[in-house]
Order: sequence, then structure tokens, then C-alpha cells
Amino acid sequence: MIRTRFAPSPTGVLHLGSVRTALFSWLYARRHGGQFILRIEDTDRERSTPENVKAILDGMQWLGLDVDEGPFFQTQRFDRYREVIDQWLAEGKAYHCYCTKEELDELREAQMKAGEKVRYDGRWRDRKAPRKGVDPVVRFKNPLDGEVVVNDAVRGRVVFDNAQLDDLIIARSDGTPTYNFTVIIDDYDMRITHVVRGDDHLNNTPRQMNMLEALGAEPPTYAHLPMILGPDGAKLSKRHGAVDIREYERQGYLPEAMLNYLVRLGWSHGDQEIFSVDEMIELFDIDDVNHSASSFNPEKLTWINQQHIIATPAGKLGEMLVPYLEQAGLDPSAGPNPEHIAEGFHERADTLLHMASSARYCYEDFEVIDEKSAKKHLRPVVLGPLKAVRDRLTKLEHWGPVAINEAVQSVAEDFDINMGKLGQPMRVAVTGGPVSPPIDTTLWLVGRERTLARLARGIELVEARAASAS
RNA sequence: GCUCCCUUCGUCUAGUGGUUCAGGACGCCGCCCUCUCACGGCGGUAACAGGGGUUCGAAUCCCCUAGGGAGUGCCA
Repeated sequence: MIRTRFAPSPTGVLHLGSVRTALFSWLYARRHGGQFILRIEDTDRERSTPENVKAILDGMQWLGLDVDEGPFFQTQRFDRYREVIDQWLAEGKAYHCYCTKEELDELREAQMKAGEKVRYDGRWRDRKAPRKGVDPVVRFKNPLDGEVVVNDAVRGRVVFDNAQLDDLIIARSDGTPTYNFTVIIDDYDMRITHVVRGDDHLNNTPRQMNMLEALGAEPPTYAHLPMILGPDGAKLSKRHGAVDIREYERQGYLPEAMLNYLVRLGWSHGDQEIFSVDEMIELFDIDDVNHSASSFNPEKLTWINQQHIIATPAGKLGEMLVPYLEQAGLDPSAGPNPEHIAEGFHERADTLLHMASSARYCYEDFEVIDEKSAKKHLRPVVLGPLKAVRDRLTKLEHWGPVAINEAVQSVAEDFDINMGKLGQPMRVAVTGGPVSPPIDTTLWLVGRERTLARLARGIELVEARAASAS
């Protein structure tokens, strides 16, 4: 049984980079009928916060990255970590180190100067006598020689010399365990078969494998994913993708669009760009993951989002739209069924929030008509057609797109003018601006009452202009 | 500094020795469709980091250089 995990640290929110890691790990488990485990790595009590835990949980839920087990919290497993540390201490696999931070700083500086790799020199490795006044840390006795081979599922074979590694701290002087140690205990206890994580951990892997060996455990398969960079090629920053993933939700991105965009960062399936979640699960494999870092491109995300909006059935889209209408300050009950908005607008909105705000005139009246559009389209020449179409619409028995279209068409024919000559003035009068869905759809959505009132107002405006011109 | 990783259009990528003077997508530009805006369609722009090898043949294999990244924390 394949078991993967996502192990974020709640020292920050869930952002694009961490979501991509979670996604690949999740996909791999789902692809192979395995299990996906969530573990919160909160051993850094200083910086971990409940808000961040919530951000992670909420984000995963929004994205649909469901877990089979967890969330587990490392802070609730301290007894287990303590147990292994004590055991290793007793077995001589780990030891107390009484070095002060000052001593360590000196050592580091000297090594830097000498052009050596900066590493702890093992000075307490065999010394037993405790030093008074210093709370010791516990260090793991890393092998002194030999090499560690990581057979990474995406990188291939990577070899590290033990001589380059040092005796890392597994418990702080206050007794709390540290990351590299807790990871291997948990991955072992939770029977993780595939560790899928960011490649910033590749360097940690040989140490972790050494500890796993000390535990008497077989290492899992590792898969180190390339990083995601900002649009500028630099590290993801607050300005770009390092924001809370829920911010994308707020802006009206679809969860499956986020996953679709993210899955294409470092992975591809031929020329295919648009994937449903089911397709991703069916097609994803670690073997097809790239080696190099990739940059986050907001324009493409937006394009993919629009593609998913277009592909989403209007019924569902309408339901999703409701909170965004509210967010845009509109009352969803004060206008057409959002499902109908979705039908009319889904090809002309790249986010749900944009869709909601561009449908504003369907839910509330506007004070003024866009001046430039009025000047251009609400001229005396359209007075006749406008009045005629108003009259025709007033008499319409059924207020629907087909009937509206017939009415508008016939007026255009009567006056022997192009649809454009009639549609655009109507659009400006009814929506207050030059952009909207096809005029029949637009009027239908705006509703009979509002349409007729606005047309009347438009006609008055034109009459006033005609009067002042003569 | 040291260790490890990476390098195809601006960006995401296809490509695993020949069918490729490198294909798709986003973006940008042009045209078409058209009642506006979109959607859609068609076309254009633009890349194998550099240098050495190996080979009949290299984006694909090897080496070097350059550039980028990660780690080097009593962070994860």
C-alpha cells in the first residue's frame, strides 16, 4: 500500500509552493490507490500558530485535497520522540553536546576561513563528563565515513559523503526534538512509503537516511520536487505567489483551476494543458516530473481559470457565484438567478469575482451612464429606433431571450439599420456602459421592468440632447 | 568557501541519438467571426547558456566553463 504525506509547518500559511508539493503527493497516492496523510510539523513552538494551522486545513479543504489520516501534530508526539532519543543515548547512537553557541560560532568562522565545509567537529562525540551550567543538546552520531546513496524518484542517483555530514542536533537544550529527527520518526511510524517534498530537502536526505538506519528502518522512496519561483525568477515572494492560497479563492479562482495550473508546473502530459482533477489522477506520475525550477505565471493561471469557468455547468457555476455577488456588494435576490448570469457571462469573465462585478447592472440600478459611450451611441438618430424597440418590448408577452431577439431584430429591419446601430445604443442605455453579453441575453438578465425604465431614461436623454442641439 | 541540485522561446513545457533549420500553451501582434466585450478560428513573434569531446549523426551521451538555486540553524 502506497502511503504519502504532506507535512507542512504552521510557521506560515499555505501558499502556491506548498500547495504544489501537497498536490503531487496527493496525486501520487490517489493515482496508485494509496493513502494520503497530513502531518502538521509544529515543533517550532515559537513560530507555529493556530491561525496558520487553520489556513492550511482550510486551504486543503477548499482545494479538495482530502486526507485519509490526520492531521497529526508533532507536538502531541513528544513522548515518542523522547523515547527514541533516550534509547539512542543509551545505545551510544546519540550523545550530549555541551557546546555553547559562542563556541559554535567560533568554529564556524574558523572553518569558513580555512575553506572547509562548515560543520560541527564532533568534539563531544566521545566526551562523557557533563559541563556545569550548560544545558546540553543531543546530537546524532552520524557515520564518519562511507557514502549515502539517495535513489531519488525524480533526481535519480545522488551520492553524499558521510565525511561532509556532521552530527546534527536532534534535541534542543530545552529537550524539544528538531525537524530532521521528528520527520524520520513520523515517516517510519506512519509507514510512509513515498516522501514527496520540495528539493530544498534533498540535502537533508542523507542525514535522515542515516538516522533511519540507526532506527533499523528501511528508507522510503524519496521524490524531490523542483521549486516554484516568482514571475521574476526569484524566490516566491509576498508580492507574488507566497500569499495565502485562500486569497485566490477570495479573488474568484476555481480550486480545480488552481490545481490544474499547479500540476503543469514541473509536470506535463504531452501537449495537454487543461486537466480535470480526475484526469490528473489518472495521468500523473512521478517519472514525468521535471528537474528544474519553474516560475509562477499569473496570466496563465488566469487563462486556465477562465477555461475551467467555461467548462463548468451553469448550474454549478451559479451556485459558486453567489458569495462573489455578495462580495461585490450585490444582493443575489435582487436580480436574475445567478445560474443565468453564469450562462451569459461565463465566456467573458476570467474569475468569479470579475463575473460578479461585471453583472452589477443586473442587480442594481446605476446613477450615470458612461459619458463617452453615451456621447457616441445615444445620439438623436437613434431616437426613432429606440422608441420603437421600447414599444415593441413593452408589448412582449413572454420576457425571454428568443422573444427579445425577435423584437430587436424586427425593429432593426423596420428602420433598415444594422444590429450594431440598435444594439449598442440599447446596451449603453440599459447597462450604462459599452460592454455586455449579446443584447437579447443582456435585456433578459436585466429584466423587463429595469430594461423598460432604463430605455425610457435613455430616450429622455437623447431627446434632451436633440433639443439642446437644435 | 564547502556539499548537492538545475540550465529548450519572456513564461510553462514537448522532445529520451536520425522522421525536428525544434512542437504545443500563456502572453504579445495581425486577420477572421461579430450588435459591444469575450469565446472561438487562422497566422505571426520567439528558445536548445557557452566551449570541448563521443558518434556517420546530438537539444538528446560525456567533460569543462558560466549562470541560477538549495543546504551549510538549538527553523522546517
